[in-house]
Amino acid sequence: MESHNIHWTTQRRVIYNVVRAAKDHPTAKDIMDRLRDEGHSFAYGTVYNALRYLVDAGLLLELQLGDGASRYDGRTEEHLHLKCDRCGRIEEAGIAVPDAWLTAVHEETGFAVLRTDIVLHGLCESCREGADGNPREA
Amino acid sequence: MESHNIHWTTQRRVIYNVVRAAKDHPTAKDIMDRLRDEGHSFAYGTVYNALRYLVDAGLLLELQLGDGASRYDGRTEEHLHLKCDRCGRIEEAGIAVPDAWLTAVHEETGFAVLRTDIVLHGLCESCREGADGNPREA
DNA sequence: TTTCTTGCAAAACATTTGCAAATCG
DNA sequence: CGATTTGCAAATGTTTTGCAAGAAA
Repeated sequence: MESHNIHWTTQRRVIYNVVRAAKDHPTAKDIMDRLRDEGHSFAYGTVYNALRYLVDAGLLLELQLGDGASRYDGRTEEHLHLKCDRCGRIEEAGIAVPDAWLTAVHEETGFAVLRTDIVLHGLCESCREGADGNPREA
Repeated sequence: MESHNIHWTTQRRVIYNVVRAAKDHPTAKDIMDRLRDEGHSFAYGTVYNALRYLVDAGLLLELQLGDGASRYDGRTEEHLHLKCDRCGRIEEAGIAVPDAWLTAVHEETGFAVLRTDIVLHGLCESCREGADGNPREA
């Protein structure tokens, strides 16, 4: 963690708290809406600016889950995202990536892995139960 | 593979070939440029339309590597992307994801994994050799 | 005071859409 | 022929930028 050396401003603190409090993975627009609900009215530019700053500082994660906008995640400990191709819902899983596998990658490619960004696609439990027909075409 | 049932048009075929021939991971704009170099002039809308069709058909992969635009990949067999945080280069690695790990995910979450989308971030071999100072801030 | 950040509006991109004309099966 | 796709241009949605005014160290 590099929580020292962070240049906090009111805006950054509030935005950080909103993302940390979120149970989903809000987009910049979602964050704007939640800020407004809390009585804040920051400029769009400020929100993007703050999000970028917080991501660069390692306090937030930026996710690209395939739907237009970037999404932000307040959980910075290593975790996976499971995206259901049928209902679109994102689950999180705290299952560690096997070290042996990362070591193999390093040995075969010379690439030093510092961070993983993993999205597993498929069917969540409830969609699998209700599934009829070919899930891949959903 | 579902190469049957594909509705081929001239545009789709040419666009598919351009992406398959690419050694990098071109964006829609890169693809437009290469089409122009080959003497074609398809509309932007057509290129996006064709790319979406080919991705949905399972013939191309769409990647979101964190820089604004989607990138397209003609290699559809399961593989990893290694992104160097210093020079930005993307490498591919054909190292399989351990089945045991995917099974563990399934058992712990009930999620049925159909496809993986994995980007490992870190330092490529050449950047690591030339690295001085703290690579994370690069 | 000196530097970095915010607010605002405009600009820059990436992508989608609507509709008439062309193409495919 | 009937269904689908293309081309074009305009619309949409996201993110960045420039610059004057304001806040932080």
